[in-house]
Amino acid sequence: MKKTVADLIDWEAVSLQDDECRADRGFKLKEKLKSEKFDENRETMVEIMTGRELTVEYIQRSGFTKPVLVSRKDDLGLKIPHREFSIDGIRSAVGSRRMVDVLDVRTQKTKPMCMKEWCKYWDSEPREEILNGISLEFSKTRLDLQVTAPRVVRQLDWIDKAWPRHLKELQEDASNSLDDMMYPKVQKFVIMSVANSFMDFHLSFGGTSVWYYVLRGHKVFWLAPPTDKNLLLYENWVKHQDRPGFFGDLAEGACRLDVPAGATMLLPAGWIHAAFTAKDSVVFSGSFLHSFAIEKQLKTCYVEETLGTLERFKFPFYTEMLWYVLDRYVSCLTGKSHLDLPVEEKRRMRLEKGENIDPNKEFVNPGLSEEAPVVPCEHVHLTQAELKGLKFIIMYLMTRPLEAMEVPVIIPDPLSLIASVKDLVFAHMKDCPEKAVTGKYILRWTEDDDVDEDGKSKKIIPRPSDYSHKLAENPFQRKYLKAMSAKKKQEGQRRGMEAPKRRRARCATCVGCKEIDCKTCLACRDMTKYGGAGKVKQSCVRRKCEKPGLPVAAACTVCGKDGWGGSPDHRKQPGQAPSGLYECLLCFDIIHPQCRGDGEAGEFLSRQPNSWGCPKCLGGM
DNA sequence: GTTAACGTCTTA
DNA sequence: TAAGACGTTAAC
Repeated sequence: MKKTVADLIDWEAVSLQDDECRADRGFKLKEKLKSEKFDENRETMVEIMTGRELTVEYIQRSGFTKPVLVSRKDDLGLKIPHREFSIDGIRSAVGSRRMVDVLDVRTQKTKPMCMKEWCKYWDSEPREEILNGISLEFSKTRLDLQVTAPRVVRQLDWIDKAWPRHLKELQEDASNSLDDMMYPKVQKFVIMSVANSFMDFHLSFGGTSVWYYVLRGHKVFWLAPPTDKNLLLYENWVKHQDRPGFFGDLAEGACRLDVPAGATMLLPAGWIHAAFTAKDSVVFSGSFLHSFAIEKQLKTCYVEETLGTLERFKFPFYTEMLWYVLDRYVSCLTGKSHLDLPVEEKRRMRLEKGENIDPNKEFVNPGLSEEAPVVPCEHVHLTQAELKGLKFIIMYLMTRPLEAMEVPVIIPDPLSLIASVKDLVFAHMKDCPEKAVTGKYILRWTEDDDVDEDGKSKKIIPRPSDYSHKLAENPFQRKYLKAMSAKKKQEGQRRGMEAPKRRRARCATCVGCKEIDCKTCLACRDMTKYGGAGKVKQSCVRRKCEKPGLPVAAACTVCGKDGWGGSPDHRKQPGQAPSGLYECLLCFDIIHPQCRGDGEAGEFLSRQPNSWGCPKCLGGM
């Protein structure tokens, strides 16, 4: 007996939505969910694969032009929190004040909402409107370490393979404010969608490829390939929203794809897609740019340009990224980098004009000594996609007005970089496509570029010089310099992770907790029950708790169970046995020490109960 | 729902 | 740098 999505979908609710949106949409969702037309192309359009098969080699050979569905997460190299991970768990990890972009399903317009409001909406019954939490990027929050992209994504992602590592390292801010962003912060999203959410056809910004892992719920996608014809049709469809219709009916080769819980979909660059949520869903996803889809990536950018897409909906620092990619290709294939410190800083450091300092290398290997050179001794073959892509990048950059070139401040001589890329393209003109399939990505920092340790690079920040003076007119460059000097000031302390650590609660057993109010101290006198104004909001000086513990409802971020191995939401009588949960005082992760049983021992702190330095944070100390 | 008060940000 | 203000969380 085959179980289908049809069993999951609340058809009545869909019909209701169809009635409500009749005028705005010009199509019936119910019909599009059932239409067999979208089943026809699926087999030729979508690759069904296992995690093991999804390798760099596969990408090099195929170019990753078709969506990939992996139904089990085995061998994908994904790291994901436990299944019961709740919306409230997400809220507590990113902070209640964190903003989420929310899509109103009826109007297809987004509005910002804080996590507190969002949780309230999620738990409301019945839900007044259908909202879709589509955009919460959580890098640098407490959720960060619990999620990694599929291995192959981490092996290809330009953000990790081309963006200067020292800049990414400077990122502290967990919000997605462009003012504080030091790298394109788009790698880790959580998408929270209530049942019957629908997101109409759209392109992923910058033509990024996207991975989606469905933790809970069930998603239905409609996918249209990025042929020139479809992109043009899409442009026109967006421009004429007054004459609506289902884009899937206009596009050539559109198909529908179910992505059930536990499955992962990888969507290639430029695919125009829409999504329906069959039941309340939590999805982890991430956007990435890579070298085998440069053409589609840039074509998507042209579409964005034509449509006048707002800056905040675009891939951040897209053009800067292209410069870095060019430098990485030259650097990885010839050993010569065009990155250098800004002229002003070199002067301050009293360095000779000819001396080249790549701040990116300095970061990993201070003192100007060479990082093990990655220059290959034999001729390395490029894939046709890469070769064509490099040419596309040059064209893209050179055809743009001077003020929109966005050359990074650490590339002082962009024209010489362009010349090097042209040489490189020339030298690889006759490369053999078969020999280019090596399973090894050309962009790498070291010979054995380790991708399995997420974000665990050597943390050496280059000597921060004082950049206080006027400098670069370009906002990106100003920001870079500002952050460099800011980093110097804050030296060491200050939490990287934005989310507040879990607030502690009275133990109810210590001498302080058993004491009664003195009624004479400042805090007591201010209490409303003793006739005060109630502004101090502190406990009586005699009642200070000696051993404040984790709240009884705290849960392990690994297994989801509470301090006694039970379900965290269940009422329990406090305080017979001590909680088995420990909060790391460095990363504020709360776990059962045995849940991270990877051999290494943490350091328990007797001073405060349920506290330790976890092995992850203390590793190598 | 109410009450207590934690912890952080603001102010002098 | 300490005192004050107060939003928010935990417990009931």
